[in-house]
Amino acid sequence: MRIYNTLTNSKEDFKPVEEGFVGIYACGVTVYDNCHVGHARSAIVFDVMRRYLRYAGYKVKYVRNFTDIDDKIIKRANEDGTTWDEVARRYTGEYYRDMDMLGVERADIEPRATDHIHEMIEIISGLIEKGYAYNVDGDVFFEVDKFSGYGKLSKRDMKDMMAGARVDVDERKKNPMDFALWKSSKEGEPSWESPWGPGRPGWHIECSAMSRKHLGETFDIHGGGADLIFPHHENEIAQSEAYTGKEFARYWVHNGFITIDKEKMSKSLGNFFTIKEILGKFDPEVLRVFLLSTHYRSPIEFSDAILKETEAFLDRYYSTVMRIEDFCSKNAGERKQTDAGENLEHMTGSFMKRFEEAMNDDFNTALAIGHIYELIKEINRYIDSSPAGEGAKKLLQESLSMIKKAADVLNVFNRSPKEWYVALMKTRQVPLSEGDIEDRIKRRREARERKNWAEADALRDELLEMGVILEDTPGKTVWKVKIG
RNA sequence: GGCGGCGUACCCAAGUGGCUAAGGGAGAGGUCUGCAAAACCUUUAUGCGCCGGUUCAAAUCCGGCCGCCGCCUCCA
Repeated sequence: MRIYNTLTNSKEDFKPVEEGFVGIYACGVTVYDNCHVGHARSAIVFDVMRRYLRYAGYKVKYVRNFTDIDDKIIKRANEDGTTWDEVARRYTGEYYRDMDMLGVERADIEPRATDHIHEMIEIISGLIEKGYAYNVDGDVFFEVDKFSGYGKLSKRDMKDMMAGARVDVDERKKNPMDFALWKSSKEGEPSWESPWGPGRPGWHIECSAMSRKHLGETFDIHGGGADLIFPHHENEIAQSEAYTGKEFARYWVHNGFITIDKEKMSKSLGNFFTIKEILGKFDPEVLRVFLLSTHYRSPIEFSDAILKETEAFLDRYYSTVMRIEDFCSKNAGERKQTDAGENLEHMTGSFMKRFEEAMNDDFNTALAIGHIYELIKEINRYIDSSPAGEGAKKLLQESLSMIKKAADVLNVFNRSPKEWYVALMKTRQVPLSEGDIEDRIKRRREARERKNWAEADALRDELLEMGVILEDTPGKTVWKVKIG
């Protein structure tokens, strides 16, 4: 398995610290507002990595934190006339609601910063003792000049950064790049007792403390969005390695951004869509598949058009499943094999190998999904060639089970066609029940038996008007929700 | 200004030294169908931003140029 490491800017063979075990720490969210689709991407990317590592036979311990104390949370609480912990609680709940919809599994450990104040104080004290940090009037700063590796992750030189450093540099810092480990609290702000007086932790220290506690001083994979490389992850490395004297994380993994008109989606630019907004218009599975259709390190341009395309793909998948089910439910006739069967057999037999090759190469979900498309096409080709008999059924079921096995790792395609269409009726706000549709299909069938094509077509058009498509197959008429 | 990344067909997108450059969407034509829809078939890059170079061999490596983006401040 090869994983791209931001530390070396290259793909490396993956070798965990401990044989057969992988420790992953991914930076989660600051719970001060609803998540946007950029947060969804990060969560889904690491969710899939963790699932695939597990599939590959590793025992995985996945840690993802919540930052539940920070300036933005305090600001939000003041705006809403509530307390910081109420804000954190509310948006942690919203986070779970969104992520559950998107099929993001809970992490094994989901630590909160405020539950680890003691561990943070321990590290900060140690850093002061070792001469890596200094206290000025109750604020404690990390002294970057003391840590020789500073800049190794983000590949920047101290001199270059000096040139870029700006905006209200705290005069008390020895170097403008020094960052806060502990911030003294002003009157009325939330605070915790510490050797340096009441205050709260700086942003970066929580990840050093929580990863150390739950994964040890050296662990395998540390990740997050690419915007965390500097300063957040750079600072984590400095703190942790200065404190322990050991290598912090082995592989640094960063996902790319979501863009709107080529620009990074972000709160400050205001060009973002919340997960909830998108889920009002599309099925959650559409968003998940869309985000996995591009390699995790590349930027993804976000648009309605591309989501519709993804929706059409999912529809194709569920339509194919419906065809397979239909075929298997009635086709027990004379054994008949076709040439297409050989192709399908071959493709099915090699499918998992190709899936694994794709995923082993830095989690190439885009390629993996491409392989799924190909197999779907081959399945349809086979059904079109009119095979028959138990052997044909078995082959189709085997092909479908391969797709499902791969899809399980991505956690997509896990519903029945019917569930998909019922869900789609809801998101598309089709003003009909299943019963209404079945009723019309029955009336249409009667009209067709009388060869009253005008009436049959009128019924079909009426349904189409409301967003439902009818498809006549040799045996029966099936319905789908119109896509596009 | 410093550092990093990207540029593959009408659109999305995989591919980072070697068989005919995956796959999907859209378009065109066809098979099937009462008509449709779906599915399938055919078709759409002698070509991978541009110019040089290395190599028996490059979209893939090196250099230069052009364009776009990101980080350097909170940010997934």
